[in-house]
Amino acid sequence: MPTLLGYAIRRSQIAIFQDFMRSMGATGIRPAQYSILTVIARNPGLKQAQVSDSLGIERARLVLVLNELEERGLARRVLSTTDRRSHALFLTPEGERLLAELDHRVAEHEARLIAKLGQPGRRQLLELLSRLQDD
Amino acid sequence: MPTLLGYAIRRSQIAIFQDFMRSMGATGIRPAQYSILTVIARNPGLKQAQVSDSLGIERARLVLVLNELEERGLARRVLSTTDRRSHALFLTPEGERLLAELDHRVAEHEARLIAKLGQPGRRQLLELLSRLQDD
DNA sequence: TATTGTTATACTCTATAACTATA
DNA sequence: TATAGTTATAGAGTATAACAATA
Repeated sequence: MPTLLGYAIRRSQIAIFQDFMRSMGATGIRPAQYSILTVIARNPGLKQAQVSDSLGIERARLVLVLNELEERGLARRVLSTTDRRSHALFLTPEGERLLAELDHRVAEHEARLIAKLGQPGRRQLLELLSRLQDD
Repeated sequence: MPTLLGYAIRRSQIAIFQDFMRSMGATGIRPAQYSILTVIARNPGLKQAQVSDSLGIERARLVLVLNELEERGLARRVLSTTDRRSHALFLTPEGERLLAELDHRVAEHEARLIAKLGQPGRRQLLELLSRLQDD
């Protein structure tokens, strides 16, 4: 294949995804689940629509992932008192505990990637990727 | 979200994919289909297993995509004379014609990305991405 | 025995549309 | 009317397993 940027990025993403899943081990937590847990932990009480917007996940899709997270006892929906259409989202104590462990696993995963790039390479890569998303 | 490499790459890939699909316009050709057409055009007579390997597409998945490409009259399977288990793959004249148009559209797509990075930035990005796939 | 292509199944993710209950 | 969450559906991609034909 020619050196198309889209192709190179897709192949890299597959490699990173596979390392991520190995890092998560028996937890079986996928990238989308991890990002949702992280956003809720940093912004307790967030509404589903806000999580959808900030992560670029369709709100219909978010419903299903939140169902899984609730069934696993990691997050919970609380009816908002101010706007009864919406749900405020929180982690359970078990969710907080698991997220701390996931953060540790993700840090190791990220360290493996940084070992391949070097710290300057990592910064450069993030800078170049951010340019692709401009305008 | 923190500046995780996997997250940044995923977001960039989504942006690139959307520009790619806009570039393909009414042809509706997806990245996987384009990559398959390209590989066949450059290596006429290739077997399905070789296409699977070189593009990292599951052979069961390739069967379905090739069915689509054959139904659209873009590619054809020819029974191999040397190994009757396998199919030799070729583009039809219509496939060759469409691919030439797709190459033009993809070149414009790529030029838009390069405009955001600069040529040195593009080379740097490809180099950094290739490091992520090592070992 | 192993490989090529095929069929089938299950799951994840994206994209839409339509519905309900609230505002 | 518009918005928040939900349900449902269809398509794309990934991952497996099993099968027939052939090597």
